[in-house]
Amino acid sequence: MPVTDVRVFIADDHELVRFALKALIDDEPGLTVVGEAADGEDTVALVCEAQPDVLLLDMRMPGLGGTEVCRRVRDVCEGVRVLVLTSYDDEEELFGVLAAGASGYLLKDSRADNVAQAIRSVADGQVVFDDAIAQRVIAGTTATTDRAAAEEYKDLLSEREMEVLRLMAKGMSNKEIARALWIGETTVKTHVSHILRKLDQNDRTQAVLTAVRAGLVSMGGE
Amino acid sequence: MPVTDVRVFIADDHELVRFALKALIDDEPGLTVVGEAADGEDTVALVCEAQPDVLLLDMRMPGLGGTEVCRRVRDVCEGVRVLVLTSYDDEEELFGVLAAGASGYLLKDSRADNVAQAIRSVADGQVVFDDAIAQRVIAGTTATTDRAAAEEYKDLLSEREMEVLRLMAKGMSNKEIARALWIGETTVKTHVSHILRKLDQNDRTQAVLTAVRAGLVSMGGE
DNA sequence: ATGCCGCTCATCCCATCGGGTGATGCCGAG
DNA sequence: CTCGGCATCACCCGATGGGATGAGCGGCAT
Repeated sequence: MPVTDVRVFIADDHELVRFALKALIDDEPGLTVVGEAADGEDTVALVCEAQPDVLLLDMRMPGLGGTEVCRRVRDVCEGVRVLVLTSYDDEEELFGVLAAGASGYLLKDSRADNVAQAIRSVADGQVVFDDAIAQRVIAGTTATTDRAAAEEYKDLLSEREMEVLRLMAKGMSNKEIARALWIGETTVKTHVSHILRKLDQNDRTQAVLTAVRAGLVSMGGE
Repeated sequence: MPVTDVRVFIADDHELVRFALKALIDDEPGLTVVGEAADGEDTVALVCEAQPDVLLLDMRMPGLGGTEVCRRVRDVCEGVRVLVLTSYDDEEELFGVLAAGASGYLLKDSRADNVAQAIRSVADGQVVFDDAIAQRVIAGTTATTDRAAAEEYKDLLSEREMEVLRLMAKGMSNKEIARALWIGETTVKTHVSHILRKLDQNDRTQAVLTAVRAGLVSMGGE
């Protein structure tokens, strides 16, 4: 049990949300609201003075974006841990803000006591995700791949087509693929055409992207 | 606040650790220990009867490995959430057990109240990591992406070029991008040319792939 | 053996792509 | 003020990509 209350700073552009959170948190034993802000600049400016343990941060606010606010806050006040509270989940933003140093990512439709719980965990030096979010993070670590789609496409493409697709995913041109496989460029074009039809895509860029997403091939690093 | 206590099952091969955890948890308001086991087989066998909300699982136990225990428990008892408590952190094991359905991963050198906190969070449907662990998980999510490269490229591309790049990553043609951004196709071509030069790539496919790898953009799913 | 399918290739055609050159207007740094 | 970066566009050009058609060859199945 912490000796002193956990100091919480609220950043949200909606008056109503701030009010609700304030009530919720101040009601909670061991938690105290020590400040609030309604936009990104204010948040960055005020957080340092308030010296909270946890910054409860809305992603969408006028001025700076949530990710940028997170980054700046982490830059200027080492000790502050950022718990993102957002209303919808944008995958890109999720990873962005995590990389920017956030310690948690909750959806606003979380039950109220979840929020209090999460604040405590974050203050304790842990990292908390909403369950739905966590699935994505873990899925992301395990693979960017979509197993279902992979199964679906797996039998669709012939062996040779898969070979060609793999080389396409390395960014090779038809001519290069032809040389690599010791076949004519025309043949490669035929294969590519079939791949495009089978994957229902209009050009090689789209085809490679969907193939990578489906886990058919991996992105060709050097 | 849960109406009934959170039911906790302890799985650890060290008598002393079980004793300490039991004391710690039973002391904690809202948490109750409903069973314990000292090896993997016992854990799998006993957990279902005990019907805990949270299984506190040591990774290293005689018999089954922690990952396997986690997988089996998740297979047979849907409702049980697994909180891994381990003494050393092995990266591979971490991802393995997460993929096996664990809801959290703490190091044993966590402060005592951290554990209680984490149990509550996990019971609340959240996912909790120790801070040190979380760094790795986040690094893992960015595994597809290369932070260093991202930093390197970040300032290289102008705002407009980034917009174009994002649309390229959705598989759009120059013409489509032009319409989307309300600019001429020629302009798009100019931007694309600059992007190719700056990323040192020969065609849009390669450019998109390296951009995705670098984490500059995400793969454009529907 | 007849047909289907995968792999191979050729030829023709046109849209798209990417490069190059040059031009305009804007804006901020030196 | 000038220089350079950015965003916008036009024109020309060669290379590439993708579609369509047709065709020969080798398996494999009914």
